[in-house]
Amino acid sequence: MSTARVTLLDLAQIVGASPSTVSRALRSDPQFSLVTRLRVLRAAESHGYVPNSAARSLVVKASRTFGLLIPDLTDPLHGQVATGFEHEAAMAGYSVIIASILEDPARERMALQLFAGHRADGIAVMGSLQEPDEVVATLKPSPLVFVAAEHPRLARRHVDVLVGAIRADDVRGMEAVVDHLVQNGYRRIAYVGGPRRASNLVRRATVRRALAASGLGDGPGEITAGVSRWRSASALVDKILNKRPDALICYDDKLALGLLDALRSAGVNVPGDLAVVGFDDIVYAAISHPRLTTVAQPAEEMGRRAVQMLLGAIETRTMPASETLPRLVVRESSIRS
Amino acid sequence: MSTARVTLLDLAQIVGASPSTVSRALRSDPQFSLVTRLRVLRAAESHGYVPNSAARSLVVKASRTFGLLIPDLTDPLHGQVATGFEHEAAMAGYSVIIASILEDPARERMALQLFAGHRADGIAVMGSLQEPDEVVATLKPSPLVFVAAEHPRLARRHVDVLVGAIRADDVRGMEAVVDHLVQNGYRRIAYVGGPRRASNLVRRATVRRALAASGLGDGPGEITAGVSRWRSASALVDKILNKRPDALICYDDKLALGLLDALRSAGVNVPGDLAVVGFDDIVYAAISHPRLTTVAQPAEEMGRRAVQMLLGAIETRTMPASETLPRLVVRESSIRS
DNA sequence: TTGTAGGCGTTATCAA
DNA sequence: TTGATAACGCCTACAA
Repeated sequence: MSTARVTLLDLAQIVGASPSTVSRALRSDPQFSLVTRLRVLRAAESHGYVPNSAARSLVVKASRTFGLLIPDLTDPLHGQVATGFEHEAAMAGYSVIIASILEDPARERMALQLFAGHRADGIAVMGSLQEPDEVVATLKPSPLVFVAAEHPRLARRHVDVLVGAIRADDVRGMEAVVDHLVQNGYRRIAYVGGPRRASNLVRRATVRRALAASGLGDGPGEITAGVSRWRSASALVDKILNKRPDALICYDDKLALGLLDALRSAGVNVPGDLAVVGFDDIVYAAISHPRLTTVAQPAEEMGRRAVQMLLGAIETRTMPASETLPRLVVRESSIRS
Repeated sequence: MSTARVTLLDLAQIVGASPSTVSRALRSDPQFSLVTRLRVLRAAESHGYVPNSAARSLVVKASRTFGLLIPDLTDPLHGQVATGFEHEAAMAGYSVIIASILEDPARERMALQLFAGHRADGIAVMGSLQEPDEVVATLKPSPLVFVAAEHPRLARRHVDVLVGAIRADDVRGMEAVVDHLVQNGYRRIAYVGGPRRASNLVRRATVRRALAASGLGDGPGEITAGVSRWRSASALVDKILNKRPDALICYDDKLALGLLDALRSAGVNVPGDLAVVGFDDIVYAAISHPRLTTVAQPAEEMGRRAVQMLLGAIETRTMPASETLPRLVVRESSIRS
């Protein structure tokens, strides 16, 4: 900016060689002139030469960049996915452009547009607010993987050879939760719902179905929190207590932890008066008071897998399949003492 | 990739115009031919044309990209900074390349190298493991801001007109904590330290000084956790109890929350037997049991400020100054009932 | 109002 | 082992 960076041409003039020589020497092509190579490397070093990746990507037709679309970096689960993704990408020499979109479809569209503009070599999408087909359409020729994607559309078919999905299998996770609660004698089980994401729909439907299968379909039913943030939890407590449930299955841990706090304020004893179960197993679930029963998602692992799948797709022009398994973690919040 | 994307030239041939016409029409230059503009826009739309930002940045000498270096995306504080940063950047039409480095200096160096390669128009660095001068050197001509930077080097002088810092003023934060505890009758106050970052050194030194100033210098002294993660908290409890403190000032909230859990396991009552104070005011501090007294850092605000400072520096070629103020938040964990 | 031409920094092809 | 030269996709004078 202030002082423009040194270019390949500058460097060539400095060492008195042609640009192509310098370019090759820098990437230690085949066994090159061992003597000029050292001269070049030393000059590059001392002048702080760093190749312009825009120029490079223009000619090699690859940006060595991945895009990561994620709902909310403030959320520890998403942070873990991002961490896994970023680390695995860095190891392979890729940069990652990140975009967090919260609940805003306009921001999502903008972000995908930016990814396309940067010609990202691969893109991972988590918690999209659009239909998968739309996402695929705007990112067309790039490998794409949906992370923690419960969208029914994706479950059914592979849209394209270069479109993959890491599914969390929320269905089995939620079935395990209901099973656990029923086994432990809970009968009036309510689902406290989250945002308008596909995952919320799947989890809610699964709870409903599992409850019905256990002959508990006439319970307190569902309560809608709308969001999963702890902020609004206290407003929910009255609504919840009115229904007189003996167990709460929450959309996710953030919601559950917020409720734990709000219930304590309201003088409700967990798990004595009411069991509470979350979903995701974020780090705070293990150290809350009471510690939270939940379904673990291997979040960092999912981030890493996403990168591996993208790399695989770039390499082989075919997207590998993937499936991760949820795991029930039973802690204090759902065990009657 | 598979099918190469439509280029400006393609589009020009499609609509039967020259590339420059299309280019200008797309950016709705001045009042252009209203008729061809529409034709162009429609064609771009239907063919999914997205300008190649590598090519663009090559000619305009600006990447419309920021780099964000952050220690750990899993950490809610860092996640908040990243969120603020990313949102503000997106609003200004900038992409952000993110890198999380954990405790690995090699990763940090690589990340900075990548930023330089992408010719990021600005870079924000949080929790660097290197000396500020090194960082400045490798990022030379780009505006740079250190976030939550307590490094003494930075406090003293402005390294460069394009290098800025958002300081957290940990000193005043910690002084407020000590003051609060002393006012509330605590006498045996210990500091539980975190990782080898500058911020830990500053916080520890401040506590020590403030304690001495209150005539409490002969207290239980310091305990080193080494890291701030809750994982290792239980191993600390014995070490802590041996010193018989009546209050614990922790390096940060993660450490404090981990200790809360570990102390509960050990049968220690907080705040009855022992007060615990954190630092940062991450979201879980407000809903823990007991709720945690801590020092609030305006994390998202800091992320946003970083972007604003970078934009300012790009605009005016001078880095604006910034300072944010910590704020003590008193909750249950430090109030004897 | 529109078109032509040159160049941004790099890599790759083809000669020397 | 090295050096010209031609792209890559876009923007921007300058010309028409």
